[in-house]
Amino acid sequence: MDQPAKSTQPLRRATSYDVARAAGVSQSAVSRCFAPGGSIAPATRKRIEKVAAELGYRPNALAQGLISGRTNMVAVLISSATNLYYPEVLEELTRRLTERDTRVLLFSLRSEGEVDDVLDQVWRHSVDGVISAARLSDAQIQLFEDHRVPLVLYNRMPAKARAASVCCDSAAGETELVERLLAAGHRNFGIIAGPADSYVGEERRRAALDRLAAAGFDKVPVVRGDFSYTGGGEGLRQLMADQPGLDAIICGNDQMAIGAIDAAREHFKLTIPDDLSIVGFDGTAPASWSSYRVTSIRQPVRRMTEAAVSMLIERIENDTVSAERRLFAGELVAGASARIG
Amino acid sequence: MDQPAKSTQPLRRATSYDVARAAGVSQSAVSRCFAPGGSIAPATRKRIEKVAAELGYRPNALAQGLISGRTNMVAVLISSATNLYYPEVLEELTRRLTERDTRVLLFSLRSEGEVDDVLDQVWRHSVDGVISAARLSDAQIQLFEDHRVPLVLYNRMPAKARAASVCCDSAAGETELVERLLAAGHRNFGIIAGPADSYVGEERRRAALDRLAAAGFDKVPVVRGDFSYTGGGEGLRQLMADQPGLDAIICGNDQMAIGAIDAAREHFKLTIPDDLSIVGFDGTAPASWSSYRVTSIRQPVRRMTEAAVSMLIERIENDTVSAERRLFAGELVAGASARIG
DNA sequence: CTGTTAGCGCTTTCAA
DNA sequence: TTGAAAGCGCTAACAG
Repeated sequence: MDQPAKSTQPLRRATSYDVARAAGVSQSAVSRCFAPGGSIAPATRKRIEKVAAELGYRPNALAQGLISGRTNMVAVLISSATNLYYPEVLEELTRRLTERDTRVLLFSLRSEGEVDDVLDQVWRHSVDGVISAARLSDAQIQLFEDHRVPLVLYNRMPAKARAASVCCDSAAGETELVERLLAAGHRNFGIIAGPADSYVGEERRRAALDRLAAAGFDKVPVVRGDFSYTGGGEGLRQLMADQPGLDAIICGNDQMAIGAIDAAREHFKLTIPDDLSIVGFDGTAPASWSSYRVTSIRQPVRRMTEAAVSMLIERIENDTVSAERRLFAGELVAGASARIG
Repeated sequence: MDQPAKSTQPLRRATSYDVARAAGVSQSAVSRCFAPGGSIAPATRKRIEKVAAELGYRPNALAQGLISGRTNMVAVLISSATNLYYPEVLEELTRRLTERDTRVLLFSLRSEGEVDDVLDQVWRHSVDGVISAARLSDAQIQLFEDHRVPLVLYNRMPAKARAASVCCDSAAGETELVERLLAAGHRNFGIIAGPADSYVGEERRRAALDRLAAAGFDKVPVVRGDFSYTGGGEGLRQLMADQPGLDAIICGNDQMAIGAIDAAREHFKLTIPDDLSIVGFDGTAPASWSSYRVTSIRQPVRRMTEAAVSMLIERIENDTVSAERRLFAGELVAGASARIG
């Protein structure tokens, strides 16, 4: 009563008991009223809903989760790097999950060392499932089975462990890029690969080298970058210093391709693609900007995120679904940063 | 290799009761052992910790939250647009919150209409606080007071309601840009503003127009874009069609500035900044790429996110802290997309 | 269809 | 320092 009559501000959130009392029914009736398939008489429901609205009642998600074992929360694990390159992925994932009445608990990892701490939090919060775009060790993947928490890997593959995953086919995409470069007559290749601890980075590097080796090129210089713009520029300078006369640069992602293009133009006064062809991977938005028009492979982000979410939901609803890998083909974006055949 | 009886895999997570039983103590002793300042004898603690480790026990966050009223979860609200432009902000926020032992419940809003649904979820999950980089109405902000949930607005300002907020000083930054353009002798300005429903967009537009009016320019053409690359290009084409002879374009953000630069070069064959000066705002990474080198105002993202997080934590720990607004000055990035004085 | 009754796993008095 | 006991707000049998 010492409240300056700001209206009946409840000091405490209304509970199902408050609603029950005010509606003259039992607490479990209120519970059923808000439950998906609760059997309740239309008249009773109406009365309860009216009172609930007046009291601003909402079921407490913590209590629901505690008793039912379902929290309607999913953890999304993203490594900082991924986060910066694919904001779109995170956006899509949260949107699709939200559509399915699921909340996102976000974990952004800076280093591999943080994974164990993050998993600790994941278990504690009893999430219904996890989508991981961060690298997990086999032992860590095993923990998910132990804890019986469904897991879907995004653009990651377990080394040995079995786990559901959705990936863009890096190998096929990279192979196609190399073939198109070969068809256009390129003969002096250089590779700016991603960091060694990146799954897709290694996949792409390996695929490029394999296809080049098959074409008789087995001394292709490789440098590594960190998937960043500056990494691409530095990579290019390193390659050009070691091996002048390169005519095609294969980059681990678009960001590095863009850095390489800028360095080629600015530092070496080259014309792209006449003097030098540069290709990337991912099909991110900046890659299509007219200053770059990067020749690349576009990941089907929409379909991939949709697949990841539905695979996860499926596993949450039916915990006996077997491990499955869904591989999506990327789409060649011709662009204008490379001569391709 | 099927696991040869990988040991007693608990069918159920270990609870504090399990630990208590195995350690020969009471359940409340276990609770105290894991509580920050729980009074417990060193020997007892040791024994409990040993057993807990063996059983893989971890306190259940739901139960903790339900009884203690603290969930150690904070909701972060981001509108899709913001999300795409500032992945860095989200990364910084989650990192800093994680450092303070707080989890992030992420909500990505596509439209204003979704806000009420999102807030509903926020209340249900009993988060300790909210950081919002999405626009909230006064009525919505009022709900936070009613629910007694601390709120910090990020680059947003309430119309009338009182609320804590951290912002980059758009007006000051934009004013500085305009002054530098004036000093360099520009006389024919055009503005590509952000969408009308963006707080920072309107702030910047208004500041630019005010400063230009003060300098005697009161017929400055304004078009609107959606903060996107294509929006910038379209905006430029529109402006040039209506008013040929412009010599300076003021864009609502870097992304549109980049789009405008590309359109100016590609479509109008202009040399930037000799034929036309273009300025942006934000200081995002792509703006510094050598193809663009956008003249802009860099937001001090690190300091702003740090401020947002500490303001929120402070309000969570002490619910009587008054509303405070922290305004950060942006830093001019000279770039090379505009002649400035 | 409705109410009664047990808990979910934990924190928090309160005595001992 | 320790344990007993009382809930936090809800779901889920089970009777009626």
